Amino acid sequence: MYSFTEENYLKAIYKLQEQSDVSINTNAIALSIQTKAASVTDMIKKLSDKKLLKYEKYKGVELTKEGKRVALETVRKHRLWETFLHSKLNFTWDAVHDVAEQLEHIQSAELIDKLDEFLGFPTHDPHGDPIPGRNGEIQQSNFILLSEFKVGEKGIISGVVNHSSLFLKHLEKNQLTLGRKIKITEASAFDLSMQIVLDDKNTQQLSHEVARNILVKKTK
Amino acid sequence: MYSFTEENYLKAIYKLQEQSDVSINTNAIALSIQTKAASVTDMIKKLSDKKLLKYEKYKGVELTKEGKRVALETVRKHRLWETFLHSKLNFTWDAVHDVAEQLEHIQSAELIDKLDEFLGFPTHDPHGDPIPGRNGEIQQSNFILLSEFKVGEKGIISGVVNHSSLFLKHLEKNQLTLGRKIKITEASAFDLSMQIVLDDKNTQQLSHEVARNILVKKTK
DNA sequence: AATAATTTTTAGACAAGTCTAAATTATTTT
DNA sequence: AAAATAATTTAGACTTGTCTAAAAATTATT
Repeated sequence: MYSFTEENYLKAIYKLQEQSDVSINTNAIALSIQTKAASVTDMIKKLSDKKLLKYEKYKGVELTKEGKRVALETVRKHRLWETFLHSKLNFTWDAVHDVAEQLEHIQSAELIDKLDEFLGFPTHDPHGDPIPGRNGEIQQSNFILLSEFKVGEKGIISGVVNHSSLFLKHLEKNQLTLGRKIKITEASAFDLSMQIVLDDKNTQQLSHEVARNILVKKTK
Repeated sequence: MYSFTEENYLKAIYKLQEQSDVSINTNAIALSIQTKAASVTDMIKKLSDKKLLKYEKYKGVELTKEGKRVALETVRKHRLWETFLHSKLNFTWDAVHDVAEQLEHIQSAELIDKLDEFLGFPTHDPHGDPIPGRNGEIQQSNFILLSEFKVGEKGIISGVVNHSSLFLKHLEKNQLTLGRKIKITEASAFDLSMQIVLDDKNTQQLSHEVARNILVKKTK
């Protein structure tokens, strides 16, 4: 139906739109998919002809309903595949993205539905990002940045903000993985670092840089 | 490393070479991948430049060692994915091929090794075709055409010759699926049809056309 | 409001892969 | 062995997606 490349553009634009709310400009797209502005102009003309987005010269783009649908479907596929790679094939947290980036373009509605069922209809991928449903519904999660937590508060590690391999490897090395219980025992007013306890057992120190990239579901 | 298209050509040539033993000509390749002879000429020039096959104008082609390696790797991927689709996602026998045709081009050695392990290192795909190993070794199977069987002989359905969706659906409808026990109870000298018993329970009549497309492992 | 800086678009070229139609080469028939 | 037929290759064009360099439009600065 839609090409590999078209899907990538739509996904990239969707993600930019999600973050910034204003209409998305050419340079931002070029940056996010590592290509040149001239190439972006060419492609958004094509996507505009196909009614996947609204485009006015020099004014940026906005996805149409159909464009958004395709983007969400691609995100759904990506996150389902990431879940498969992590929970069934034992890929590490940081290794799933690159392979899923390829798998997300396989064309078969049946495949995705069956994969979803096989995985037990997961709601979140291995990074804690929500997996859109068949009709594009996204379950809003009430995760809070760890850096917002006060001393004494507790929760469960549920997602990350930074998705870079470097960060994910760092977390894994320090056992800061999804599902772990976490409690704040100290917080420094000086460098904003915090002392935490994992699963009521291990104490460790986290920099602010780490804490502000971890999402936690608050518990009593 | 190699493109989607290059892999498809190499796989097609490998399969033709497997069947016919002589050097493969342009038209045969064009027919097998549903393209035009002119396109084939262009591509085999390219593959020849890359040392994936030996090509002499008007004389046909032959895979090099590296070309064969790539072909076998692609076949391995295809058959592992078919196995996954059938045994884990419950795809029907005849539906696995088209999706596997896409999945076989995903680039990740780690993925294939982990998939292989996840599936329990299967030796045959859902059609009874052998799955090449990591180094391209193919386990030769001693399957015999059902049409060669004599009255009284027994075996286990282990593969098919015809891979068409139409044939596979026919088999499924008649419970002639992999693993079933089969015994020949009658054979007609007139139309070469046979009467068989499945799993010591159900009797049915098979046309010669069906029997000569089923592979059976003989048992005592 | 004019100039400078930035962003975006256009123009033209390139690579991969495909195609049709015409020209070559090989094979078969007589 | 010549003629007819079939197979293969070449030439040139097209599509998708990309790029660089230059031109045009927009935004920011003074």
